[in-house]
Amino acid sequence: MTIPRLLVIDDDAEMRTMMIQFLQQNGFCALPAQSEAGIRKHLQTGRIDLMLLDVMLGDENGVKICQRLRGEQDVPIILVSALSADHQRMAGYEVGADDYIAKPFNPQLLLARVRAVLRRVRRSPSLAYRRNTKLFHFRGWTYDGKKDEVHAPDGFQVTLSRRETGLLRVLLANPHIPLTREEIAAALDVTQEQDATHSDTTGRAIDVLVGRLRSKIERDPKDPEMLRTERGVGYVFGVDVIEAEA
Amino acid sequence: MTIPRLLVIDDDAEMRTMMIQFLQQNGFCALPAQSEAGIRKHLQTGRIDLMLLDVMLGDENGVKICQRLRGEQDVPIILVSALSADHQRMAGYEVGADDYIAKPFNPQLLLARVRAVLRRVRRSPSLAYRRNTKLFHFRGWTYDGKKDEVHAPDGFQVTLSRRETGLLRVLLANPHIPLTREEIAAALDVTQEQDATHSDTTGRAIDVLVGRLRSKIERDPKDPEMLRTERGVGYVFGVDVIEAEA
DNA sequence: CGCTATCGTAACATCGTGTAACAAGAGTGC
DNA sequence: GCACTCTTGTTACACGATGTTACGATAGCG
Repeated sequence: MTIPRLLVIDDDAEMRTMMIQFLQQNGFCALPAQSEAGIRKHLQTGRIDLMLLDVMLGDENGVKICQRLRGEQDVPIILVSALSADHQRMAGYEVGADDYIAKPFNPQLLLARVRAVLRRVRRSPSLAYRRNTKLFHFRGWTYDGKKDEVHAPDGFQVTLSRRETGLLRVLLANPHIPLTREEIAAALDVTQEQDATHSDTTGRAIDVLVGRLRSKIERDPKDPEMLRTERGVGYVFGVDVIEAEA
Repeated sequence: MTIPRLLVIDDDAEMRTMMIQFLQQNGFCALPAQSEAGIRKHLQTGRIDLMLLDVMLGDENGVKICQRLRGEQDVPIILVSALSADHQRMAGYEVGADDYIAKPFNPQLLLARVRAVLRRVRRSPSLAYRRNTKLFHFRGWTYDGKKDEVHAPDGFQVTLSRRETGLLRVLLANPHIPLTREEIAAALDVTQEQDATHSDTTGRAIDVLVGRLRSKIERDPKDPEMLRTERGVGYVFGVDVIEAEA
């Protein structure tokens, strides 16, 4: 494999530089970032194999950033933080972090844990390096992220609405992983900023949305092959996704 | 979704039992093992999604075991150990462990880290994780684990509900072994959350469920051949089961 | 033979999901 | 402004899956 490209996000310049130098000395390509905007820029423009994300970033919050990214991407994330209490660690794991390292840390141990995560990631060849790719194939279907169009196996073509596109994106980012309605809603609301009205007593919006997407991409919406229901839990995209360059 | 199957290896029986109970209460299938031989048996005979491997195992050594297994298999391994020095942790990561947790640990944190590793692993379609498409044969009957369909000897075919499927799976896993209602309920409730007050006198859910399954798979539900009642005990699946990969 | 614990199951209650129908914007062309 | 279309959330109803209850049947036992 090529040299792993790591993104180091920390608002403390000294810390950032130290980590980057150390990682580079140990054979990695390490790049700096300071904000969510910077992260997104890197994710869009270049391959990132793993992120080392500080939790306390001035007015931003690493945990929140991690949560938002998880809804869209599958990039491995190791949270780094001076907050080492159990509930703080658990919050990190809950939003999808792959590991959580407390500051101050032994550099050698950081290295070992980075390698452990990369080792695991490298074994999922089709999904490891998802980034700004535009084309997905699954079961003869093709999704063109640029035009938001889905092409059916027989050449028929459907157009998805914005919300349907968002749902499909979330699903593509999490194949085989059951997602609750709350998780789906949270991932979709990333684009629309904060909106804490997640009280889900009457909220059937996700169900309806799923139904609409099914009616467009499933051969038989009554007996869905791809977008399946996990009763009492939520929905799963139970199909292997193969990704290609646009 | 398939329930993750964890293997807990610890030579301290009390610790082992505690971990297994806790994991089971949190929706996992947890199985015990004590030695490398026991581990290999489990890996050969059944699917194991993750191993929690104690480092100090009497005269055996978890790190060594991890190293040997890594050379052969890709099963995710979390090392658990009272040895928490940095060099000991690093030794664990170096032999291919996915994580290293120091004893004593916060059970909730263990849970979070188990989930983090499984999350990462589950995105790899190549792993043994989804080898749940088994075929079973018994007395001319066939059970297709993928479609949840049961084919009768005469070619007739029935579809099982989720709960019925779960019951059949439990039975197929324990042929000729009488199971109490509590055992069946526990095996089925792994997906649901806690609420261990299921052993009520009024709880006839299992009986009804058995009846419904009988009405679907028994030729004469009034005189069941396969799913028999063990009066005062529970139910037995009194038929030889042949298992095959799909 | 009767007693009692246990089991089978029909009938009902409850819950989660699918979806049609409606309503409320948002955008567009005139 | 107005009419039209497209999108999206809400509501209501239907339906299937599953748990609960009640009552009759039955096995085991004295």
